[in-house]
Amino acid sequence: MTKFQLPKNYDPHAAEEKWNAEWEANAYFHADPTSDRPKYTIVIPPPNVTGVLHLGHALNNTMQDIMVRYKRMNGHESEWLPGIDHAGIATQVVVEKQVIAEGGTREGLGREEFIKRVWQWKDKNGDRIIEQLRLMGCSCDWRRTRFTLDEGLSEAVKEVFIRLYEKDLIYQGTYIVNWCPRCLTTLSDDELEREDRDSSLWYVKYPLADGSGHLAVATTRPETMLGDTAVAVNPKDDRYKGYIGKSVILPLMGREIPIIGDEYIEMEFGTGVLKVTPAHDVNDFEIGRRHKLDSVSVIDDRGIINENGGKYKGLDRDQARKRVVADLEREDLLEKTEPHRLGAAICYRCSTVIEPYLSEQWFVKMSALAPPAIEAVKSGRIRFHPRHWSKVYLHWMENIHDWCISRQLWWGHRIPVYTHKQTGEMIVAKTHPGDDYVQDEDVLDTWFSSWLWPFSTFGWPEKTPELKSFYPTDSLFTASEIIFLWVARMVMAGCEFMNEIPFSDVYIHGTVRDAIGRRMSKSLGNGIDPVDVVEQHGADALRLSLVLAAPEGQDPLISEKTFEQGRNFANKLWNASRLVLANQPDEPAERIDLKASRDDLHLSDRWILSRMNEAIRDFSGQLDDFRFNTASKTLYDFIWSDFCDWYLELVKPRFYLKEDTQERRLARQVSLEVVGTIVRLLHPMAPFVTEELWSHLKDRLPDDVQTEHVTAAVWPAPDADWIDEELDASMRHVFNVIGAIRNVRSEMKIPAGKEISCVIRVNRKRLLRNLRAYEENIRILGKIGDLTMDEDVKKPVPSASAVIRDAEIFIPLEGLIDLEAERKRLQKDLEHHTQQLERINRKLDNADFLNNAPAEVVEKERAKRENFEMIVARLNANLEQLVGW
RNA sequence: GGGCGAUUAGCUCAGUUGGUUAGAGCGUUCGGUUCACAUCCGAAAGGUCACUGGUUCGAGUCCAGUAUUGCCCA
Repeated sequence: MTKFQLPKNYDPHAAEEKWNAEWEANAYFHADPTSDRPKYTIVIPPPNVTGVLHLGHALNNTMQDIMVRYKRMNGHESEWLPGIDHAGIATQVVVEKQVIAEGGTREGLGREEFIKRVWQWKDKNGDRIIEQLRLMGCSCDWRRTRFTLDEGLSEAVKEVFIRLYEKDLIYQGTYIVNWCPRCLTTLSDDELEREDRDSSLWYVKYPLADGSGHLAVATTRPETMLGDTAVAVNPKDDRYKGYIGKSVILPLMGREIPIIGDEYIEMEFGTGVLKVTPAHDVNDFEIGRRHKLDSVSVIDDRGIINENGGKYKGLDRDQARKRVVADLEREDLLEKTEPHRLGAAICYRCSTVIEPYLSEQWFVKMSALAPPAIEAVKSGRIRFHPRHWSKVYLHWMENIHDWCISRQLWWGHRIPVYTHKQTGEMIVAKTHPGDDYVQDEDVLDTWFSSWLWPFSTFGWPEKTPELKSFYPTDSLFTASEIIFLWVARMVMAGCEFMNEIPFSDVYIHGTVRDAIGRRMSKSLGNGIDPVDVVEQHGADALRLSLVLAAPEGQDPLISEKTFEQGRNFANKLWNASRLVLANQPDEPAERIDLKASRDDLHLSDRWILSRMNEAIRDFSGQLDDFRFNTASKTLYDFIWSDFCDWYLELVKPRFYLKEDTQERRLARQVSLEVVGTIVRLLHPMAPFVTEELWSHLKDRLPDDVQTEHVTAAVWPAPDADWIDEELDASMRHVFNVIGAIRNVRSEMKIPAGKEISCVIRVNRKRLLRNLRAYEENIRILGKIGDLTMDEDVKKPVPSASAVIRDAEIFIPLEGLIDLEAERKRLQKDLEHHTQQLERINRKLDNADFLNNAPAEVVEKERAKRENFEMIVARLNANLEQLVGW
């Protein structure tokens, strides 16, 4: 035993603080662009500056950190660039609320003053989420942290705007946009939330202009009828196709509007007749364009009916709806009202119902940017993981719409377009051209800066060493929600401005949900704060739990309980390491060359080295394939089952040997080296506990492995020489014998502490040899006093028995045996094996199987049959003997 | 309406080129306090792999359809 002992319990908090500080002091995470090592680069999906860390971030960043740490240990110059985005609307709303709480208004402060306030807010609160990432153990290059409104990134935004404008890929136009009448801005699609609401479907009669009756129109928004400029039917619809070309009188307004035919109309919905309001519905706008209809806006930017709404002017949308419906009813123009559920789009900031609003905005023409981005994925230069997401990406790309990039906000990159006050001449420039010009009031969509993130963060448009070295980046980790908003656009930007794809692998993880599958949200109050988890269980527990719980390609369901698995796993590692360290000599021992001493090694040593090298090989390969969940389970099983449950239990007796024999020295060294490898393998997933353990291990490890910190350690290379599948199979066989003994003990209700005798009849010489080699372990693990093992031994009577492949186990139970229980147990085992045997017989009796199946498969079945036949025969024999007692 | 997924033990999920006695974690039941860990150890129960048909010597795995369910787009 060594003089020092590890603390009884691992203290995550002390370790986390200590190691974060040491990593920082050593600048391990600051990548050197001039290094000649191969590069591995990730740019973080920048979280919102208003955000606080949630489990989605925790999952996302855990995966990135696993990959970055793995690559760093594996010889790569690894750059993980962190940062945040300015989140135009979200941030503006936060600060605006503050201003209002103080009794002021945004307008009262004025643009310049307000923006100052936002910067103050940002300086005070803006790095909160970055600090939280540190708490999680993320190995970001903190010195390169960027913000989308940094000077450099703003320069990039202007550069891009100008380039696109000059290529005629940016234009101004009047279209329907998502408009929040409370925030008074357009919203991008991701800033909308969907909410199912109970509403109605109103059936309104539109009288035909020739007085020959009416057409009934079903609508969910009767108030917009004030702006109708047509009604439309499907030309394939026999009920209505004769009406096309006629006209109706718009109720309440008295305007004559045409009946048009358009294939877009769903014949099954409502009456099959659609009212067309081009100024207040996207689809109607498209129909309007196709048929050259007028657009009549009747609702203004604040959601109030304007002068085009006649007597309804001044009412807000809801009041107008009530009045319109009441008036229709009074004029007997309302045929009926049906209850109807609809998915309303609401503003994610203030929950106001979005108004599709016709206004003049700036757009990016996407048709020219998409083709290279499509090709990049089709050709396989960019790969999605899991793969099927590439279909989603391509589908969107191939049906791409132009991108509305202007926002009626103050916080953001102001559009670099200047209009001459007198002449109206419009120029686009990086700097203000002078007093004769006024700058466009609007700012750009936040995504207009984040789509440049993979290169703007490294200094583009300057030709910096970082840009040269770290672009293109390697992998991108994100959730499926922003494949369109961000991933697709980054690919387009990379192709357009860098002439090179921004990354080669896109990993899409699921969305964290609660235990019953609901999204975690503030309003539901079902969220779990990762910072709480770190405080409760430690950062490693958070990370391990998430990666163990997150299935590949599906949404993880997470509850408080989930985090126990990671905590327990970290604890298991800690204690296994404690055991091994506690059994090292006081001074680091002279290292034995294990390969040269192969013959001195126990089978269990060779077995754990075999399993370890398989684990290294599998785990590394799984990380290379972005299979984090599988990888985490590979290590979990290797550490918990193979190493702790079996190897350490088998090796304990050698730890406790009094003499300093080769046997004991090898036990100490092999277990130590396995722990040294485990700690390195697990480090990317659990950086803190492994760093803590490493500090106790490192001086005892082989010279070529020693480093000050495991963060900078060398990734273990699998050594195929140790991998021995045959040995693995024989060890499993030994484990099966032990398992059978334990089973009998438990089933026969033999008290756990009671020592028993055991007789094992073994059919194969090799198994017998292995069992003899582990006689002592079998004794200990099976609590056996008197143990007899041989090829020809007599069954002691009376005894409980178990039959397994190539061996029969007898446990004499004079006076203790419960005959009925034993009979039932054997009977059950017999039934199971008989069934299997029948199945195999059916196969082997089938001539087609024998003729068509590969010889080795047939051979395997034959061997199985032999085995099962033997087991069945012996179970029968043992059952018969029971009768005699 | 279109697209993309999912459906395997009470729950959450593995099962990667078709041949394993279909696995794990959690939960449940039973038994365990000296010598790493009760955040633990040992044992057990629990599955006609959603359904129907097809391909095949052989299907949880491939194909078609049905049902249920989720997400995205319209």
